[in-house]
Amino acid sequence: MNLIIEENLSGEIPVTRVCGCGNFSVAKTFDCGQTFRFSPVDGDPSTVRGTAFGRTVTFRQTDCESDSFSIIGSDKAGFDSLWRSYLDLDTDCAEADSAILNAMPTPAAREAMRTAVEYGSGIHILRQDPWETTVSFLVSQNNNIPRIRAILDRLCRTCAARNDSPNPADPPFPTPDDLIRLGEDGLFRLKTGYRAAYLFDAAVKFRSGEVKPDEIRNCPDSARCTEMISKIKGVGPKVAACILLFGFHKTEAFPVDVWMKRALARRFPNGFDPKPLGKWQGLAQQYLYYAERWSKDE
DNA sequence: TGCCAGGGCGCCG
DNA sequence: CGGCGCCATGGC
Repeated sequence: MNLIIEENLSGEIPVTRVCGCGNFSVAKTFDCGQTFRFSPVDGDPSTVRGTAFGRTVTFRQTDCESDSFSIIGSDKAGFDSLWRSYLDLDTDCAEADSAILNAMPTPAAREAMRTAVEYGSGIHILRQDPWETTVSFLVSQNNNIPRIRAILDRLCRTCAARNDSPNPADPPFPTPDDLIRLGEDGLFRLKTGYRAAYLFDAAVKFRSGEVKPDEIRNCPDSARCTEMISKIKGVGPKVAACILLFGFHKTEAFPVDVWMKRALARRFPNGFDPKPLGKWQGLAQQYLYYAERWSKDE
């Protein structure tokens, strides 16, 4: 993607403006349930603030913007070294959308997919941290999004306070060692419920090397990737798919939760096989999920 | 009050 | 292998 980057360092906080980003949508990307650590500012879903990889920024897209947005709290170097990759700005939405539609086996299936593509286009699959993603989607199981956010926020704040973190208002995501120090009982007291044991097991296995993120990242076989991440207690097929998609950018993953079951049953009464979508399975899944959750019509 | 939420485990047939 | 109850919690 040929991006034009303008850096403004005149104010107290650095601002980087990104132009030529296709139809990347801040609102859709941060409201499609792939990350729980960014929140709208002043109730505006197109302006979100949060922390990733220990850096806190605000992504802002105004009403009259479609091909551009601003990053408040990052200079150009920060954009080059992190946010360009994090936001996956080098994937072309238009190319993805036509590939998804062309992969549909029948005209009826293509039409059923088209409205979801039109509704969700602009979503990017974020390149999140594998450990943070693992914790997030362990917490997500049999849970709803507001409560997932609340639990993760408590977890971050509690660990930051324990570590005497320099900026407790924007706490970083805790490490495996942080969770081990909390202990299973400490995790339970943060209202994680029966997932406390899962979170503790994940921390132990990331810490010990029984689960190796680099090995998963470098493994091209999605079945083997699923096998490796599923060593963690509480990681079943759905959570594994989310971790692979959002934490390792394995875009051939296709998570199916209760919303997706509804979406697939409604749009594809004759069944749906995601495999022909190849590397676009993950994005197509996000389109279907987002449309099912938020689209008022259809 | 019961049902639902980006499910998985253990057990049972 | 498939089905089913259970697992904490909070909003509705």
